[in-house]
Amino acid sequence: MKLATWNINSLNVRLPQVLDWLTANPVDVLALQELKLTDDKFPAAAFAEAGFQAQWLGQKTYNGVALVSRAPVVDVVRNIPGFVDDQARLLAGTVGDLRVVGAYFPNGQAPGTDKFEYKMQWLRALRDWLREELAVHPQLVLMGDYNITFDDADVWDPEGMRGQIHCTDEERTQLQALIKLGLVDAFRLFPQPEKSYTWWDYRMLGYQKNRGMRIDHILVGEALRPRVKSCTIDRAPRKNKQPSDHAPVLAELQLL
DNA sequence: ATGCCTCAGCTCCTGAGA
Repeated sequence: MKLATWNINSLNVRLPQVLDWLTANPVDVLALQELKLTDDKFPAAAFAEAGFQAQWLGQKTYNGVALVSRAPVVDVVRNIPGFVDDQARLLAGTVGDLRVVGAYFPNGQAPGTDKFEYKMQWLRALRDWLREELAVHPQLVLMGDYNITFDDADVWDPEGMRGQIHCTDEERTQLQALIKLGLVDAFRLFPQPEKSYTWWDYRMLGYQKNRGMRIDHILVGEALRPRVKSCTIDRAPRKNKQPSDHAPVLAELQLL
């Protein structure tokens, strides 16, 4: 059972790359973020032709998430229940014996801004809902673009980024609050290359200089920890002509 | 330096991303 998450920064632009990537990487479930299209523009037929069905939550210009899956996704939840939100950021569904949550966490811009406050409120609402969700579905996977680094190892310039967005204590405390619910960072279950990142700034030759951050994560419920066989970042799509600024993250789970 | 890229949109500039 293979899972993946990828912020594709416009599905309109990146659909051919996503389809090519799925051919090269036959995953069972792919969570997508930043579709940047409305529901009526979602290319369901193209995915169907490739053998995938999908659930999606679109939005004009910004945000937008999808779960692309070989098997049907059922009991679908759109956005965080109980949290009034006009932004399309979360999609949950059951695939086989897994509860899969795909999410595009708010960026937050900078501490002290309204967007940062929204990020904190969203994170608290996510934690409260996940606590209940985990109680019902211990076999839960939360994957997506978190827009938060765990620690210095996730940042190319930890000193320069200290206290900056994606690296603040407030954000990291909220990320640890998710861990405390009984989730584990699948990537760190395994030895990994140093300076492993999932996002690089388009500007200043960020990718070429490997000036990046690890902000896309796959967290699994403790009940799933023994089943995680691998977790990797795939930098291959960066070789494409018009790459997303994010790389996909993959995890392989042992079938029961 | 608030830009350096990239994308969407009331599109030849602006807002947002991270």
